[in-house]
Amino acid sequence: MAKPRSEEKRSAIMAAAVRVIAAQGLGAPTATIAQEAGVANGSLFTYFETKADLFNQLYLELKSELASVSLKGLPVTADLRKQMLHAWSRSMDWAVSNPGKRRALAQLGVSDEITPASREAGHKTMTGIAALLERSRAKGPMRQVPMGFIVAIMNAMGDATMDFMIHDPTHAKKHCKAGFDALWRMLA
Amino acid sequence: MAKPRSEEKRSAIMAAAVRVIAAQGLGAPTATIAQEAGVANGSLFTYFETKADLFNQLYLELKSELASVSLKGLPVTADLRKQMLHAWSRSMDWAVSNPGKRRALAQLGVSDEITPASREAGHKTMTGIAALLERSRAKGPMRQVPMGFIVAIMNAMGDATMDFMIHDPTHAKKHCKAGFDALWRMLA
DNA sequence: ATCAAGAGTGACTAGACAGTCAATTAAAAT
DNA sequence: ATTTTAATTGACTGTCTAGTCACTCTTGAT
Repeated sequence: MAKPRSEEKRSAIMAAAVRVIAAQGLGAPTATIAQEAGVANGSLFTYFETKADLFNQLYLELKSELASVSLKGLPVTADLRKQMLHAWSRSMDWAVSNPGKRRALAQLGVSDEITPASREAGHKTMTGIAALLERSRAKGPMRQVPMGFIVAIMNAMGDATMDFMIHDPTHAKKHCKAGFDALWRMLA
Repeated sequence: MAKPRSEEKRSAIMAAAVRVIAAQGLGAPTATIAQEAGVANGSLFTYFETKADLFNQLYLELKSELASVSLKGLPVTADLRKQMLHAWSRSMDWAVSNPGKRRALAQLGVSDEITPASREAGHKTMTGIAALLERSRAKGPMRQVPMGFIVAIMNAMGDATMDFMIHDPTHAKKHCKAGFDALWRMLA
């Protein structure tokens, strides 16, 4: 009964936000994001109530994209280590081929604009990987350590590995494997 | 030949900045920091040229405090693992007993206000620990991996461990040890 | 065709905030 | 004691930006 919102515009704003945040950080003006998306600055606020709202939605979208990409094509019949390696490599590939998204996600992850609810929701998108991780450590030396701690360490190692792969792309493959081997040595 | 600057005031501003940044993030107004330090807001700018200058100096001060604390009382005659464990534990203790400084340092570390020069200088304060790390990995499975990557991973694991210790202080000791054991398994 | 509802626009507003400056005060030098 | 130099102060300014609003334009329904 009225003009519907355009999914295209919404995602144009999201994509623009990724580019602008990657380049200028979270302090970037909403007007810049709107311009980059090719919409009037007022329009941004029909799709997102506030700047923080945009940030929270973007955080969730990137997080779940990363999570789903990691599990795509998982070799479910292979042994555990192969499955973990698959998920790990997929994450790293995503980071390397989407450096802007990776940068934006890293910034959003440490921002205090992101609500606890969003973090919680972001966590939920990772349950598939968490399950894999849980099985991996079940019989290893970290079997007594709280799962949250292990997730945090894996994320931290993933972050460090991504940074290094992006910073030194020539040996990206090597770094990816080195990061995974280190992780596996730690928990299995 | 004139009224000299007061070291007291300088450090009052630094300490105030730590508290305010921990509570409000890097977006906190300079006026709030000045007020918290008990000086006029104009005075902040006789001690620090710009807000970014304050941030950079604070980053360096915290980083070097952490580095020096880590090596204090290092048992230089003991075996390598004991030395690393000592440095690791010292870092973690510092983080737990100075949660504000830890929070502020974490925020500053990811800020784009921090110049490459400051990061470089911050790195230099860590050379003692880096040397320890270098010796630790020399004969282990990571002997081929670039040192920068190992430093990054250690920092990341340290960050994750600190977060977890602060978040769950009851079992802080246990988490500290679990973090170190994981690190050691990874590189030695 | 006409209408209702709401998307789209961009100039505008209200508030915030880093950094300045004229006046004042305090220390050091002679 | 006097002078000189710079610290100290807080009101002030210039700028920036999130969010609003009056108006126009589209769309779908009747």
